[in-house]
Amino acid sequence: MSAPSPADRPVVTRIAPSPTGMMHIGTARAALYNWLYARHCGGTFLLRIEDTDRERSTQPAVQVILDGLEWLGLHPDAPPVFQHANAERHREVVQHMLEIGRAYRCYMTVEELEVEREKARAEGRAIRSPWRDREPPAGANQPFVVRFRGPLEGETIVDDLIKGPVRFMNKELDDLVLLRSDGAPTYNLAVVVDDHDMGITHVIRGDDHLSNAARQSLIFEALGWARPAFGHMPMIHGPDGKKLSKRHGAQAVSEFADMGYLPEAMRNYLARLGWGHGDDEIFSDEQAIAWFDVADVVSSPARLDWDKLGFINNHYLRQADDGRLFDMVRDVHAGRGVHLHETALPALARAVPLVKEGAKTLLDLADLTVFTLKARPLELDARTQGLLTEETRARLSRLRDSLADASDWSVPTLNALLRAFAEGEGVGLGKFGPALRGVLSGGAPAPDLASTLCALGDAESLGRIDDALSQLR
RNA sequence: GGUCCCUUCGUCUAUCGGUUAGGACACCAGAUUUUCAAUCUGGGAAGAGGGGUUCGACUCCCCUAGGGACUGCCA
Repeated sequence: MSAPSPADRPVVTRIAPSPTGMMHIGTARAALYNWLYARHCGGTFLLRIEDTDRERSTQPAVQVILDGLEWLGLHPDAPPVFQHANAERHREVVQHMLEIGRAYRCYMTVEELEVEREKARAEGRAIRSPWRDREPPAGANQPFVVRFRGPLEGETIVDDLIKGPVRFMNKELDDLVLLRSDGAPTYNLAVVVDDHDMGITHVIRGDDHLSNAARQSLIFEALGWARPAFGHMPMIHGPDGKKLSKRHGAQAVSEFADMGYLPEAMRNYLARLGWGHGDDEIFSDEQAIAWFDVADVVSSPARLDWDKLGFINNHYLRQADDGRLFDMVRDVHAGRGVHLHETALPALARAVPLVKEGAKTLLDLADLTVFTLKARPLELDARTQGLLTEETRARLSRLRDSLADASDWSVPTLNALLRAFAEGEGVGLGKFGPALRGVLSGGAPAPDLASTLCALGDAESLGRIDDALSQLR
């Protein structure tokens, strides 16, 4: 390895997702780690869309990735590179490899390949094409693929930043296809050429690519190009330790967004999942950037823990700007088909900061604020109806009068008023609190009484009490 | 089948040859209490198994077991 080391150049990282129609949470974590590392080193973070498989790559599928990164707040430092656009360059490189003898045309038919594959597997060796050492068929223009002429001896060591040195026997690595029979470049070739052309210094990706790193290393060497540094991070598993899939609740970035998780919470959680800085659990982007190093990434797979994600999300929900939260919760309600009365919106806005401590997601936040959006007269649930005895109704009526006289409609004042009222009645809050709660919320979840009253506002609160008292008369 | 990766409380992790193996989430108990939460206090909980190396191993080596990835004219 005489080529100059990429380690001497400014850091350039990238993520290279293929547009499949969804952005896997593992891709999101790879993006985060690449982003963190680039930022940490003062380097550049790039995005390359691996769309060499023309059948699967569609514009909407590309958009999903762009949207996912946008939502996560991980912005590439340059417009995305579309791999397919480099196809001509890829073919040129293959042509060059053909000329220097590091590639050859293989005329095996799919059937022959099938047979050879079976044989190789049975013998426990890598697949080889007979065309590796054979002259092309005379004057024929049969279809062919171009294969890499890999070394039969020696070993390839991938000095992985995360896994440490990993050695592969070259004879175990097969002669992979570089160019398909239709002339289209394949993934392993395109990756090498593009990573080289883009000046990528650090390839940080899922460890499902670890063995590809060996194959790609061979191509880098054949071309006389310096290899980037590799860091293969373990994959994210479901809570049961199996590969994360739909049945675990979610696997796409968009699903986490729909479930009401905040992007900053996802960043914190994903960073902590498989990487750590001492005992720090909650940290800002700035801290993560300052502390992050690929070499510190844990080498064993991690399981997604919904409870911890919820805990982290709750933390960021508490910190989030209430105006921003209001907008997002309003959208959740709208998405659920809840009618948003103009007049109820201020109540919703007031309720958000009062209940967000108890919410793990925006969906929870919506559940906890739906009481503000109910239209008068509220339909009372059975439990509340049962609580409204003669005695309690009389008491609520007296409470209503004293509420109407409240000096101001704030949580502290209302709290004091409620306590004073209870004392004046010679009973505990438990004697009428649940009933009042039911009357105000209609049985929906609501925060403590003073907060509920405050959120609803004086007119709405008194109105709901009046409704209930007259309704049951 | 072959090659490669992984293995500390239920979960995420700290430890980088010498610690009562620490923290967080979750869990349990108690406090609080106007629902659900939140909050406060306390508690239980771990080095997969077996061999080595060493004065001394969770830390280093080997074997076994279990989990995972790759083995495509997919990426």
